[in-house]
Amino acid sequence: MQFRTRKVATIRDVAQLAGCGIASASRVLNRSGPVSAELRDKVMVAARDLGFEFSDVGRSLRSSRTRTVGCVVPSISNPVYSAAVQGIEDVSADHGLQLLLSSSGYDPDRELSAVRTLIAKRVDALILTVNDLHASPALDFVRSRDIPHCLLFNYDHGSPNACGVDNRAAAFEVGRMLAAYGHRHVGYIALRLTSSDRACQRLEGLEEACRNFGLAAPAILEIDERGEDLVGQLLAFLLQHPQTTGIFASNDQVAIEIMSILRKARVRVPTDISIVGFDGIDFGQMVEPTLATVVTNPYAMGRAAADMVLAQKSSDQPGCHTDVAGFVFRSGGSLGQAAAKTSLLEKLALPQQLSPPRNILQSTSEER
Amino acid sequence: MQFRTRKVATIRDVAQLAGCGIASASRVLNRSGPVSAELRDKVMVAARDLGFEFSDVGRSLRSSRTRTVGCVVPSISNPVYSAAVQGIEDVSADHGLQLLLSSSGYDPDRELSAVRTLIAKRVDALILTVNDLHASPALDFVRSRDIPHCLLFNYDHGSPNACGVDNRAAAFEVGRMLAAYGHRHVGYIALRLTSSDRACQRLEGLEEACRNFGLAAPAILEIDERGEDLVGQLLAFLLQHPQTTGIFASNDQVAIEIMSILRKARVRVPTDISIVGFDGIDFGQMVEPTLATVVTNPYAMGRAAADMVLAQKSSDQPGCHTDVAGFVFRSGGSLGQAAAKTSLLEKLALPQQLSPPRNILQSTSEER
DNA sequence: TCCTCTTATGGAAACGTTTCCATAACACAG
DNA sequence: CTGTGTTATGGAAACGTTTCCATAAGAGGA
Repeated sequence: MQFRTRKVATIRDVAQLAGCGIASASRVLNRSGPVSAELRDKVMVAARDLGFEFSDVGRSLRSSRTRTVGCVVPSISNPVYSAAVQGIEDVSADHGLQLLLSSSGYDPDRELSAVRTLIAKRVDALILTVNDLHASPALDFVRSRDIPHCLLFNYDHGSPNACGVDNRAAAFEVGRMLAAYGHRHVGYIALRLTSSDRACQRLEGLEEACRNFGLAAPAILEIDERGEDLVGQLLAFLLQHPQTTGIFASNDQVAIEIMSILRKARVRVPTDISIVGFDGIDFGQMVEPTLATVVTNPYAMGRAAADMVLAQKSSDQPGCHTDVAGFVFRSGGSLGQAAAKTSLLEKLALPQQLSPPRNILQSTSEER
Repeated sequence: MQFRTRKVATIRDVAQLAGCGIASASRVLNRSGPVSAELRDKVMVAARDLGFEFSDVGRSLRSSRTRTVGCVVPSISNPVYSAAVQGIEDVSADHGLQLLLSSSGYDPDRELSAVRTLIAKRVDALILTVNDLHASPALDFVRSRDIPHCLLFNYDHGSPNACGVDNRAAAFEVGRMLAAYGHRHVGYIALRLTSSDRACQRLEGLEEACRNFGLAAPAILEIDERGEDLVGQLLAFLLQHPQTTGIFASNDQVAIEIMSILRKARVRVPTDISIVGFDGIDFGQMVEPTLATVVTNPYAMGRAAADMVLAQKSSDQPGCHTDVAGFVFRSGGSLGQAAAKTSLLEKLALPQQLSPPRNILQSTSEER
């Protein structure tokens, strides 16, 4: 047995079997236009017997609409993006649209090629998260054609067609809270700091808060995407900046992993050091201590982005709107008063025997 | 300004601008067949000037291949499925295929309608996770047409074209380990026990282990998809089955949430009660105590499923193969010796003041 | 009886490709 | 000079729809 040995039935086959013209068959199957009762029956029977199913590719060619929305995100397995994709899919499905999904792996080249492919597939709308809003060939390409589109997670003041949180404002809030708890020396630990505009904006917000509230400029640790030897990097960083009493992690996964490492190193959170995350994933509420973080709602952002492109599509007008998503700072057990005199140094100076941890950041990369 | 005010250029436009026939333009742009150097240049210039991009819908119509693979999963935001989707996408992208993704929300009707739509879109292959392998209209529909396809996560002995772990065997192993640690009365806590074949199979495996190793039949708690009042349900369950010393949760998220609730109820894990999860998500390693669980590799399973359908596609033969994915039981701090005499009862009988927890299981459902 | 109006039906064009085939130009061997 | 290739090119069909238009049949009014 081979595939496609029996060609799939077309409307022409149905018409032939029913002994009528194609136009009539189409009218019956689409319930458009008048048909006699007997012809209707014959066509229905023929369609059933042949297992006829319309070909959307024929329809799309004719109608020049594919009923498809394209989406490019850096990673599907990252829970923040997958929640957003779920939001996009839910809204799309409600409107009878299918989701054509690509992941770019945080690579601008793959971003561009994904966008080209999606445009070649003639998606009706496009939602994308680019690495850097201000330097994205993919985004330029999209903008050069008049397709309903919307950025997701990429937000910048005054930038149109976007849907995301104000990372600077949110990170500023984090800095403000750290300051309120008496922290004077804070650190910022980020993944992909150089390439991701989100990680950058969060740093900028934190830095501004530090200036505003009289904190020292934050010490910065950019960790490896592969997550290799995060333990070593983290301990070295802390030894190098022993006055640090608070750490802002660029997202909750990093924050939780840091807490896990610190626990094994017998560093107490928040007594010895405070941790604040970003995103507000549910696991943050289930660890001990609970994670202080900025709570965002990626699912809602995905929905909003989908709503936005659908509005553009139906109004035939390129949206110039930016939907800035809300956020809430959620306090938690991981944020406490700054230690008057940090005892980190002594603790860390002791010889540690840490088992090499299985790193959450490897989860995607190690397997591909 | 309106969309589509300037129609997108077709190869006919390119040919016209270059002053040649369509066939020649096609030859140039596809590097197929012979063309003179000068004509090549003219065509290339015309294509660039017009911003020409091939339409895959025209191509698909002509070639009757869409270079697209369809995928239906219960939920995109569930980390297990999103990891698998990432695997599928990675493999597909390597082969120049795009991913058309739908989520069914664990609803057999939506499963079916998603599959119909994907088939109407003429996907070249189909990968799907159905709610119940043995009662799935969607699966029947797929099987009635000769399309390369593969089940993902749905596994049953002797069932063809599938890719998943042997849930019964894995759950049996969990039961074996619980028995080895001296547990005699265990509980099974599951989400969607009645509808999901995975949750059922895991129960069956556990039950068989209980029979085999002389344990009492497991007490069962099916928790609500909405996760409402999990605290109350859990505590009532434990009060009702006070001899229970070990709990097998149908997945790690449930397990971790249970651990979090127990911690707040001052029940010690594993001293008072042991917990075992399923899936092996990374967060299990970051909580305290670490979660004992069955480690699976959904990313690899996604890749395997994609490989399987691609093999069918290229060999033009419907695969009759089942790729049973491996699993590893990973011990962890949450699994310990059964308490000789459980002190659960006294603890739970005390009036508890638990803050109503934010439930991880709500994460998807509350927002849609 | 003839004309008009409605209802039912089918032919054919168009959507954007690819590819088969025919043609034209030209070189070269006989 | 004719016949035989080779190379470059374009016309046109086909893929599966939808829809415009024409036609045919019948009903009803003059």
